[in-house]
Amino acid sequence: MEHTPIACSHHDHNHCISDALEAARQLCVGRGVRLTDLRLQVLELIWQNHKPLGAYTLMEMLAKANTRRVAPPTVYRALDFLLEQGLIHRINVLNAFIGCPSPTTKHQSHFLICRACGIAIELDQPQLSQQIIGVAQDAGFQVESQSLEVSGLCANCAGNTEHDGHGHE
Amino acid sequence: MEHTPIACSHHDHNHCISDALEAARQLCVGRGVRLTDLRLQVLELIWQNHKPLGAYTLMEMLAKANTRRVAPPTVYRALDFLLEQGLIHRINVLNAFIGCPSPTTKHQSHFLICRACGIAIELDQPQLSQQIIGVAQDAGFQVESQSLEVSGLCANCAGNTEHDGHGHE
DNA sequence: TCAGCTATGTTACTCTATAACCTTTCATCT
DNA sequence: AGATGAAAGGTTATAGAGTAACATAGCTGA
Repeated sequence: MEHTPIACSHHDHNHCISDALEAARQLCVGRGVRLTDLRLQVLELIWQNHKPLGAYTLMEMLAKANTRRVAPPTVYRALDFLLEQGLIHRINVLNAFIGCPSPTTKHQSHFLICRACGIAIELDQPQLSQQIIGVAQDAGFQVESQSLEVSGLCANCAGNTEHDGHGHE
Repeated sequence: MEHTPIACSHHDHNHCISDALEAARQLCVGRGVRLTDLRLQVLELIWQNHKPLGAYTLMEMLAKANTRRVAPPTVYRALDFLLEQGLIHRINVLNAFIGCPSPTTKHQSHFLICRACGIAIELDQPQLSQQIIGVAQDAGFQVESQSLEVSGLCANCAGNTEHDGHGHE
């Protein structure tokens, strides 16, 4: 059964942003960690779209957004915090960062990455995580984290817009 | 059924090296591409052990090995060639490169990476590749390449040396 | 021998990330 | 309120990874 992901379809992205920021606020309050102005702003910028952003791109955006000129360590510290809290994921193949739509549920980093439009679609496939853990166990390997990065063409860019009638509008 | 991988067990690593180099020679002859001295030497250095090596580490090793002092582009071109031919894989999470034990069969890049001893174990799980392709297809995504990098502790480092009696000597 | 292609050498630079140290901010205790 | 200690952010410099652009060398085939 095919199902075009939200990131690939037309959608009210303001909802994505506000939901993510609200979830982040609640998560941080619940854990007793501080979602400072800077961290919130970085998270907001990352959520501007569904494309992973590099740290230096974020620095430029911060500079443009509010004459707040920050140096690399500042951005990286904010990113480290967001990574630790599971609010963003790192896309290794792109040296870039993307918002996590479900930061409260512990899960692995599994992504589909479109080489044409640049979007990254997070997968939610616990049974895939389990299968990977199983394969690792067969080798006596104790899994701590998984990074699956699948490159190719998303539904829109591959021209597969007819899949469920909502693909490309 | 558990099975400690070769890379984790004591083994005659000279065999790994000579097998890999011989396979590379044959593969290049068969394809009509040139396995030059430099490319061969880089491949040999990469095969010194089962740990991924960074490009700059390779540069140092080249300098030590034969007073052949090479600049970054030289190493990266050799690495690009070896990647194109499938003789090595890139480990994104480490910005490093590792030899491929089965360059003749087309396959995806699936690795277990030990954070303690640094070895990377290549998985050979076609059904896992297939499952990933299936998950992607459900999202209308057309897969071109996969990168699975599982971090954790290998059989030796986790202390699981009793798995099949050959784990740690 | 010449032309053309492939591989390598060289210089300079971009992009990504961190070390080390200093200052500010904030929460808490008295 | 004021002191205090920890956490966050600012600043400078540098390390690490990768590439652009151009020059040279070496093979290959007419």
